[in-house]
Amino acid sequence: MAVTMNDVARAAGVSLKTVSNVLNDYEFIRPATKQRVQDAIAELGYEANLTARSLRSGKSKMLGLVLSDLSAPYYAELASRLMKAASRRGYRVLVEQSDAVADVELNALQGPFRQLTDGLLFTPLMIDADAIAARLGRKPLVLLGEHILDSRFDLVTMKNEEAAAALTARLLSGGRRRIAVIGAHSGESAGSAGLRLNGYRKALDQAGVPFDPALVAPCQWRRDNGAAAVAGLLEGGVEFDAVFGLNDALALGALHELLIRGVRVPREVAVAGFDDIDEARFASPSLTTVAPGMEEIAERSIGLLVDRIEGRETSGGGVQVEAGFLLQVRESAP
Amino acid sequence: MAVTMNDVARAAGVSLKTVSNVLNDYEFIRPATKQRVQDAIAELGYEANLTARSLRSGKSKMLGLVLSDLSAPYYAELASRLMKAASRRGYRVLVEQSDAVADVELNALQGPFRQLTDGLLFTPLMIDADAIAARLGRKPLVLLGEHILDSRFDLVTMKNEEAAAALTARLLSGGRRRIAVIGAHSGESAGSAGLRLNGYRKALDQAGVPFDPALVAPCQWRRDNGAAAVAGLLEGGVEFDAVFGLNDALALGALHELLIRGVRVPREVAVAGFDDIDEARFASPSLTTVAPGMEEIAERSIGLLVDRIEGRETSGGGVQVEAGFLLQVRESAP
DNA sequence: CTGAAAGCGCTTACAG
DNA sequence: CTGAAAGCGCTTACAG
Repeated sequence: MAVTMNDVARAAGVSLKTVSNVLNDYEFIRPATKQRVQDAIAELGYEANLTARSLRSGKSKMLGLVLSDLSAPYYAELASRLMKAASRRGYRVLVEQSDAVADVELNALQGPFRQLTDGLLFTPLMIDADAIAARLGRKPLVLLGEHILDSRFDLVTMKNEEAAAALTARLLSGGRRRIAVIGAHSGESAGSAGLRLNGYRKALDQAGVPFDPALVAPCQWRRDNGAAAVAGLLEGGVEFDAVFGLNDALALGALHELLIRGVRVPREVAVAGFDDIDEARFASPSLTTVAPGMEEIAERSIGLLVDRIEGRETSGGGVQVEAGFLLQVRESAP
Repeated sequence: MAVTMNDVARAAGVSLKTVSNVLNDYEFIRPATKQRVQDAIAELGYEANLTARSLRSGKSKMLGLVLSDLSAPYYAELASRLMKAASRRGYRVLVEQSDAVADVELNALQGPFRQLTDGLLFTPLMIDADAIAARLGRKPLVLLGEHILDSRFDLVTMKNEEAAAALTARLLSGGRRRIAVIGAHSGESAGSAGLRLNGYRKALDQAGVPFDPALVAPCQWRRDNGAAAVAGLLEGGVEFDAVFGLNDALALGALHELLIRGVRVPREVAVAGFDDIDEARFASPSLTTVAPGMEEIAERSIGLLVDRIEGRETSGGGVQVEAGFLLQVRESAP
């Protein structure tokens, strides 16, 4: 049905191998031969069968990306950039949504998803380092955005703790003393939530402000969780003069709930988030947040993964990359 | 290296074909044989090589999704739902971002991307029906979200025109007479922008309100475009008492710009959008918009595409599905 | 109900 | 610089 390499070889009067050589940019081909093959390819409209190539070569030119939910704005923006960075290097990205379910994360590490891809970009939420190590296999794996302190793994992350501390310090220096934190994850074995909470506590310590567990609201990381958390604090009679949402979606949900209830932001309560998603700039009031170097994260993680796959990065232990961050001070916490 | 079907066959003392039969749920296998094969599979930890299966069967169990930009919130939410709907049916989704570039759209229809997938979900932005028809091929194609009036294609869309008219009518009945429209696309050959603009004009006609081209701002569909469009109108001295963003991102950008400039919403200017992305609910003021039945669109489009692939849908012409819509009236345009 | 053989379309040693 | 052959791991007719 479709045109095959055999058809091209016949049309060009050469063998299969020669066609293959031309397709794979083998150096030593006589120019005239190469031209004949290229003409035949153009004339017949030949396109390489990628599945056959994969089967034989063992490389699919696809990368796997495991994250909890593509509709979360941070992941949507990150995935978009990762796909572009991969595309520049000749790779496609296949996305798997884990919904923060441990079994899905485990299966992504060793099941068909792994098999289809040459390497994995993985955001572990529910499983720990040992679970990952037990399923490493021989294909490259780069951990993303989380901070598993384990030199066995390649890791591209952000300065979760320092950035959260810097943001908290900023709130403190603005005179806030009772800073509610929403989005803590007590059940999470490896994640940004814990690190960001650490940063918050360190900044409090530094300023000599006592830590009050009543100000910590555990919840998931969506807008509605943020709104509900703030509602819970207000209805529980907890007093606070600032809210630190551990990501922007939470902070934006919190902001919404505060405004609905007539709480003035930032006059009565300041609000800050983490991620600097595009939405943060356009909120009203615009959201103070941490810009975690998303482009750098995308570029470095794809670069590292592809370098591993193609053998340019061969260090034995894990390569650890930490992207820089920037405080984006806006209206919600000036 | 990896365990193959041959290893399983040997371990179970049967032929390759028998293992294949078990894997593919062939009915007529002696229970004892089946059990022996399953035991061998479990013992050896065998996993089918999907690439080999694809090469031989011609099916990859992957669907292609072509859209302009995964970081746009509407597409992010839609893609997430599409992937879940596909997953329920045993398919994965491979995403291609076109960035609204015609060449990318054309290549997605016939290049390697098409080859890797069993069927395509396609949002044409820059190319027209004839360009698509010329590249149809034999694999199923379902057009998504756009309204190419051509009975050759399967199409899952929304009531763009009616919904835009209903929203405009609502603004008119609230006493608004100078409704700015932002996000018109004059260069787009097939798209929602034109239909939504039509709906707007029909509602104006219906109400006997004259159409003023000065109120129409052409721009792309991101938040920053919405903000810039409103800034342009205000600085151009165009008077208006409402803004209809042709999607939510635009409307939210416009809302932001209005508030920055001290324009009261909705008192002085009402704002409405289209899409009902999650963000719309949490904006301040919350955004009045059209909910275009996203879950229905995701479910029906994946269902139709998979039915075509698996031969359950065999109608010659295109199947046309139009999802229902709902007006979400919120604070920005009560 | 099960087996032996062919073949999907490539790449990869191996020769020459 | 190029060719002939083998084989990646499956599924698919074809027999029996």
